[in-house]
Amino acid sequence: VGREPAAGVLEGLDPAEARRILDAGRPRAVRKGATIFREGEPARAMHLVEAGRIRLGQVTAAGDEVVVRMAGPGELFAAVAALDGRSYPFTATAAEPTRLREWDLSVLAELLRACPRFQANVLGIVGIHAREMLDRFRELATEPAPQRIARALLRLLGPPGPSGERVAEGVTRRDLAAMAGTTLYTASRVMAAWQREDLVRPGRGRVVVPSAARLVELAEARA
Amino acid sequence: VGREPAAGVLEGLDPAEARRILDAGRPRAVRKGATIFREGEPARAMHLVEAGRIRLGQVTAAGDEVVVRMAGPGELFAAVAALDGRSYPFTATAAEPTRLREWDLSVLAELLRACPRFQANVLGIVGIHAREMLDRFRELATEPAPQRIARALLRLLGPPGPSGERVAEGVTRRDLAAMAGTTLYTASRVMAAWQREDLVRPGRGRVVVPSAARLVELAEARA
DNA sequence: CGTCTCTTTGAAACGCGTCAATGGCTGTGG
DNA sequence: CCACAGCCATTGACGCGTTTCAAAGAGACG
Repeated sequence: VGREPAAGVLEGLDPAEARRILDAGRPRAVRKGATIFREGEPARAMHLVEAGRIRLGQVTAAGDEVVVRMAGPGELFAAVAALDGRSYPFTATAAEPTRLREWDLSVLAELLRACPRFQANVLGIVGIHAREMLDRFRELATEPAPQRIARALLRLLGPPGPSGERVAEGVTRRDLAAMAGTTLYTASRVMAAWQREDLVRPGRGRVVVPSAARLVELAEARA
Repeated sequence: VGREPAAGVLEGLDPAEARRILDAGRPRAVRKGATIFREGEPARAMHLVEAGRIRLGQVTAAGDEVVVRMAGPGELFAAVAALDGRSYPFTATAAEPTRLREWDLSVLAELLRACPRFQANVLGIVGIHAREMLDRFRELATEPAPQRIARALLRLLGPPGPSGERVAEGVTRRDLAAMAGTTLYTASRVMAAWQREDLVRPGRGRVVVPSAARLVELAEARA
């Protein structure tokens, strides 16, 4: 199953209409660590990341954290909550300084109705996210921890730099663990082992991957 | 998070319109074990269970099975695939003789456009399913196997009978394991242990639960 | 320069998966 | 009608992957 480059919400719209839709949304800037909304709150809006990174997570009654997804530039979040008007299913916090654009429920409903292509785009993105959750569910149920950590890391990597290396910036061992459904300790050990094999160059709050290809092999091994 | 009684797709529609929508769908009967569609196939339709039970599952490259959801009477499946027109994200097979109603993509698009309430209902159901996957993801990442098996069992139980007992019919240990993300063996052992505590009365392909309350306690314990 | 977060590493315990073998129930066909 | 095949279930033994607990080091930030 190939990963698609998160098709933009404005894909295929003519520039004027795209402009109109963007302008209907409210811009918002948040500091690192700021909370956009909390799990259980009634949905107010659909949110788009313009720059920065948002961490979508749940906290269990026992205090364990689970990261549902990290949303980067161009990515939508809480689209389902906005579409069905119920409550937010996770808590959103800024992993770094972030610019957002937010469409309030009533405004959104109007835009979706007026612009079929926009509606199709939003539904397409909802579909991508639903499929991704299904994949991660299966991975969590069937794959060992190191493999899941490889997948989590791949999902967090930025674009390749000049030397072909890719970096996951602002990602702690705790973050990796919370995405992979394991513990901080296991994540640390796995990174240490990979470092010895020269698969990664881990640092404090960052991971440098010289060649993602070997990581992909690891993630997709069907041992 | 309370579980809602899977709001029907036709909820809130006046009878005439409900009739019209139903008639636009194609009825279909399948034998036990029959495959409705396979993971990866291009989506053809949105499907509704009228009677019977459909098993929505994925199979890993290594051959392990994961059950994404069991869809019972009144429940919709593959709604997301039908909305975004891409491929089915799981394989659907009949767990028992089943009657379905299916709306082809083009027909569905027309109905959704013509009837806002119907569209809202479908989106609401998509939302419920998305939230449920999120919940199960968190449970899988943080809870021990017996607790997940308790949750799986609760999700599979039928309505309470005259004596207040509830039964999961046509559910094997393998099914329970595939829903809980564990193995057939662990499921068997857990059932045996619960039987000793008189929590369940397991049988071949069925599980009788005298009092679901104690199971709920087990499922929600935050120890 | 102290505090806080992030990280590493060891040692021990344990849950659960894995393997193997056995027995029972069901439906089918000779 | 009985025997066989096939699926479902049970149970023990074993081992390994991971979590858990504890302690200490290192980089970042005010």
